[in-house]
Formats: sequence, structure tokens, C-alpha cells
Amino acid sequence: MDSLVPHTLGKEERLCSRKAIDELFGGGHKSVTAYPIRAVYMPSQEEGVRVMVSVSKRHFKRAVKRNRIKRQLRETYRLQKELLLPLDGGLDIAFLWTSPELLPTEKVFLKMKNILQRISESLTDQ
RNA sequence: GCAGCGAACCGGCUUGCCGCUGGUCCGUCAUGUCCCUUGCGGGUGUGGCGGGCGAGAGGAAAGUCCGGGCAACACAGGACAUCCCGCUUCCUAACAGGAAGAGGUCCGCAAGGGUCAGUCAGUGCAGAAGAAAAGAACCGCCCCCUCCGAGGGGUAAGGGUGAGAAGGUGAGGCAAGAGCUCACCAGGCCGGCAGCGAUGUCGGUGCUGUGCACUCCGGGAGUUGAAAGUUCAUGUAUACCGGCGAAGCUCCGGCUCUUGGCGCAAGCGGGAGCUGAAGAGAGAGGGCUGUCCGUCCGAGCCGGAGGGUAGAACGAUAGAGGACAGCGGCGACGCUGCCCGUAGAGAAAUGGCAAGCACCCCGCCGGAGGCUUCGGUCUCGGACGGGCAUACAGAACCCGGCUUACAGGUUCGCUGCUCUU
Repeated sequence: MDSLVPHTLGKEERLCSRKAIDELFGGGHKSVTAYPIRAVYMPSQEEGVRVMVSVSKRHFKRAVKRNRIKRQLRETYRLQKELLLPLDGGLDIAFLWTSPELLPTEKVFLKMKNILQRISESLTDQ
């Protein structure tokens, strides 16, 4: 993995604005699913990719398990985010966990790889 | 040694690579309605990029059950209602918490543990059962009368019912009985003594039914909750519809004009107009804990429908803070000294992967010892392989508690049994 892209995930690469999140889920978004990960994404006016992760309280009552999954999602995205390149303009993505069970990190890694490849393909098709 | 009881404590460690949050320092590039300088330039603030350094979840961070700080709304006063607490003394900022103590009851051989509570004054209720649920007579027992059917009366020792039957047991006593009398026991009341007190103890007193609710007594409570709240930035709409109000009005004051009244006159009285936020009244609506009285504010308010913003800073991390020592106290705790510096996010950081190790568990191999019904079984030590790198669980304004969850482990004190000396 000797990409020129640094494997960082700073604040500017995360989706923090409430307004942007409302726009993402408001309409015009697309989604792909590789169970149990579901990615909702939409091109944006901003430059660069911004991501967020979300785990429902319905699936995990305890905060420790929700944190575990959110960390797995962020980590696996961070290590593979160059799969989305090259990219024109900006992109907002939300990763949602749709399962009530935990998975080992290596499986989450493969699911994330699948998702990022499919997002990249759908963007280049257009 | 085994089993147990009670306290207190810990809640993995090391290394490598890649990351996150907020600091700090250095370099560099921008930038300012800032400061110094004639100027070159320098300082300082802010921002971007790169690099270095050090910091970064818990004993329960959890449940959100109590108590407080803090904040906003408020803050003449009174009455009523509602809610909470309830053995005693103390600790504390406070508590429904803690410490020490007192009483009943239950569990345990014990160390210990669980649980209960103001009121015995008043009112109400207590299904079924039962004669009767508190001014008790069904059966029974006894007396009287007797027309031998019954009737009148006494009686709570016995029967059965019930959670509870006139405080319990025994003796005396009696026609039979009964605190009727006595002894002991449980409780109440009165007095003495001890104790700050709950209470204990001694003496007196025949005073004595159970459960629940209300009442009563004493003490306490304003509401909301950091999405509180303060400031700045951005942006919009004083749009529109419906309802109510202020203005208007009344009184009062001032000025001007006027005058069929009064007065010698100054003037008084009447009328009209103007005027008065800084005179009074009346005022929609609102505040004053839940209601009422009352009181204060008051020129805009209430409802519908709709529009805009959703960024930043403060709050906000030094606090009833912790460690150690000394002193006081049985103790909770307090005082004094000295030292330490310890997360601060905001779609929410504190992580991911790999390697190694302590401890623990499982399997297996053979060795020593004890018991043996010769099948085995127990203890100790060792090698190898595997599991596990851990349970419960993630700060969200901050503290003190309580409750609940929890793999594994450490220390101290105590109890019972057993062994050795």
C-alpha cells in the first residue's frame, strides 16, 4: 500500500455539518449495500470526500458496542480510501450499520473494500 | 489446611507500524482600520502547511433513584392544598447517604446478615367463616324458677371459625367463672436512678384485641435543567388572517377666551377650547411555585398560517479535588502543614493491526506420595499442545451518595471444623 494518499482521517474529511447531513439524507442520494454495511452517498459542491458513520441504538443498546463498530468502519475506510480516486469534485458518504451483530475487523475490511469499489464504479459510469 | 463472614484495594503490561482529539514549541507562507520606526525592517495577533514534544475514559463513566453547586425565570405578604421524610445522637454543603448506638423480629453452630418503626388520642373499613370483630353468650358450665316444653339470670375456663376472640402460664378463689386475688412473663402509664438521647433498671399501678387507611404530630420542599443560560456572527417578514387592548375616555392640574352669577376691588364661581410620558383612575395581557386573596409590571398582547438561521465563543473543567504527615474524635469526619496538576468532545476523540509475557482454564504425558473395595481417586511438582489476551462496560456542566452489572486477582481482621507442635 504505497499510495501517495496519506491514510489520515482528519476533521475536514468528516461530515460534521448538520445542514450537509440533512441534505445528504434529504434527497438525490444513492446507496449501495454490502451487508451489514449500507453506504449512502451524494456528490457535493465541496472539494474532497467527507464521510460519517452511524450505528443505530436499535441494534446496540450499549455504547461500547456502537463505538466498536464506528471505529471499525472509520479504520477500514481510512486504510482503503484511495479506492475512490480519481474523483471529480466532492462526495459525501454516510456508512450505516444494519446488523444487530458484531463482525471481526478483517471481514469489515473486505465489506468496506467492496463498497468503495462499487461506489467508484458507479461514479465513473456517469 | 478446608469452609465461611466482614472490610479495603486492583480492573493487565511491553514493543513496532498506522491513525484520532485538544494543547504547547519551532520553521515557513499569508494576512491585519494593531504597535514601534523617516525608511529598510521589527514586534504582536489571526489563519494555512510541515515538523518536534508531552497529555488523553470508569469503578461503576451505567441506571438517572436521592442530595447539592451553578444558571434562568422570579423574589411585599397571607391562607389553603399537594408532595416528601419519620427509633436516637452525631457527621456533612446537603441527602432518602454515612458513623456510632438502642429496641423488636427472622436466618446462621458462629463470625455476621436481612428486615421493621412517630401516633396507642380520634374516625372509618375488615369479604367468606364464626354465636360474637369490641358495650360479645351459639354450644357448654352454674344458679333460680318449673305446668318438666320452656323461661329468667350469671359466666369468657372449654368447643368450633378466623390473620386476630378480650394479654399469656400457673395457683388461689367461686354456684360456675372472670386481673376477682396472687406469682412469673410481654406491653402501657406514673415516679426514682443511669444515659445528651433512643432506652435500660428499680418501685408502684390490673391499665391491656389485630391489620389497613385516614386523621393527628414534628421537620422539609418555588419551578425548570447545560438542548439551562450569556455574547457575537449570518439571515428574515413591522408580510398576511382572526380576536382583544392602548390611544380615545373620566377625574385632576396648567394656559387662553368668555361671562344675564357673587364681590367696592383683587378675585371667586360657571362655560368652551387647547394641553399634560415624567398627576390620578380605568386598562388587554403578563409576573408573583399548585389555587385563592392580595400585589407588581403594563402598550401592546393572544391565536392561526408562514419565513429565516442552525455557525463561533463563553458556560467548561481548580473542585464540598487528591496523596502524604501530624493533631482531635470509638467512628463517620474535622483542623493544620506540605506536595501534586489530572480528558474536555460536539454526527461526539481516547483507536486498529501484529508480536511477546504474568495469571487463569482445558487436554495429554509420565514421576513421587496418601487412600483403595485394585475399577480408581486425591495432593504436589514438571514438559508439551490449545483457549484467553479477557468480565461489566464509554466521560457529555460539575460534585456527594445510593442502586444495579462484573472475568480474574491482592491485602487485612474475624468465625467454625480439622491437623501438627
